[in-house]
Amino acid sequence: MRASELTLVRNLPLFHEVADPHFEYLTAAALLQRFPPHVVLIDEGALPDFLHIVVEGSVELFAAHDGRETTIDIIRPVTTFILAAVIRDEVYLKSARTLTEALILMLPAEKVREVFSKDAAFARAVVNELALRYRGVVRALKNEKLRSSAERLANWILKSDEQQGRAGHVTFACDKRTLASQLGMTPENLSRNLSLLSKHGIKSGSREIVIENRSALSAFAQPTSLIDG
Amino acid sequence: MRASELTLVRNLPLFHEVADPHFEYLTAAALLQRFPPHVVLIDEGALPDFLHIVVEGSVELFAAHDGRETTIDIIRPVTTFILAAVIRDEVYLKSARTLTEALILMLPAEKVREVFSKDAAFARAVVNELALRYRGVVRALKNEKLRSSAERLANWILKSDEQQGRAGHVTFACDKRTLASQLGMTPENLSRNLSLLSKHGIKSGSREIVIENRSALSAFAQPTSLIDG
DNA sequence: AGACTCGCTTGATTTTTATCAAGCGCCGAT
DNA sequence: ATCGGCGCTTGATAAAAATCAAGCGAGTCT
Repeated sequence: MRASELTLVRNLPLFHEVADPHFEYLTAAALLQRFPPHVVLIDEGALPDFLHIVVEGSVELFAAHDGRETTIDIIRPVTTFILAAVIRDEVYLKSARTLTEALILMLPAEKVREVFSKDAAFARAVVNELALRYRGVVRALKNEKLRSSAERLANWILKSDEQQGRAGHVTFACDKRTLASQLGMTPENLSRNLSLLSKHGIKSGSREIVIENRSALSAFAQPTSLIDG
Repeated sequence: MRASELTLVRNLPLFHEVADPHFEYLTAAALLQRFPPHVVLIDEGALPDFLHIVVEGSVELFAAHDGRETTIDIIRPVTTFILAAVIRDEVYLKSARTLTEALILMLPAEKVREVFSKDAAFARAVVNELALRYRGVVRALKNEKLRSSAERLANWILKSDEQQGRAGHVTFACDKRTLASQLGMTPENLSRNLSLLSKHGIKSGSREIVIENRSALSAFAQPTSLIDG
């Protein structure tokens, strides 16, 4: 593994305070692997062998049941995913697959649990990470149950614009099919919702969205830190 | 506070391994309070002052936004709730109110965080608790997004029957309005779904449900440990 | 260049769920 | 026992979202 990637991981809040020997112990047995797009990394129902960390690319967390499928989250660098199953040594509740080509660091689950029980600083960092993720899922649940699909889209546009520097034009990082799934709607309804939102301050092109009237969009979206973070 | 309640709390996985002086420190400043039904204990958006523990009665976690409201979970004794906000010292994302009369133990949030940073055993117990809760919310999200309202009800019946000893008859712990909210449907649809399920092995009375054909109900419900735990 | 592919859009229809509006029945109070 | 009240049920309607079915259009391949 290259030093640059190790540094990236070392700088994650999760590993920043871990004692040097413990960090070396974890990474000595780590695997750094490059995957093509659309490869399944984790199958729900399986027991965790590794703690996964996205170093490059993006990963979709999803779940399937009885023929239906739903996207739960999209993970971008540099982030761990599905920590809870690793810590509790219980089956994964979600599956994971690459969306793009991706570079994934995998730390042996057993060693993560070992360091967790020896290294108090790591244990505290795990708590913070888990608490953060917990809050993320609660937000997702509220977003789903308290908003219509058009409102979810409107808030996604506002949030993406923030992340892209409030420039007033949002570019799609993935195809619309994936975006629709992420927002909990069909591609058809994403299309309809985009044209609906043209009545609320946006203009949507094929590759980007332009925010022409932020306050109108905001009035429709009703963003709140209690859902949108 | 009475010794019997202290013992109950002490026996929670969260507090079982905490060093004696730390446990005493936490509980010395604790408040044990009895609340009438339908009292709001926590307002989403507020900063946490206490870690709450339900000792008796039941508490509903819910969230509201833009005139809509949704039940997120029902908490029964003996359990802590909304630990993540306390640990991170960030605003609550959910509100809480008593459903029945309830006895609530409240530990000062500041002291919880203090013991958390001093007591490694407590930190590890917090991780386990948070990981468990995290998985609970993921299950709730999957239940919501991968199932119809009738399927949620069918699985609720099966699960309640398990918890009541597989006797084949489930009694309602709360009124149907509350149950409907918990299952993410209107009271009208709960009623319709109950009559729908009479085609799938149940007989529903006003105070209880009888499972007449468990395998038929199960075939309709498609229960799975990846959602139902 | 022309035709093809594939992703996106648009329209029509169905399913699911919520909302509105009566009606029914159990239970307590008088 | 009878009268009200209230929670539950039932029916009719409406809204939201999924599904089915074409059509369009920006790229690519030959």
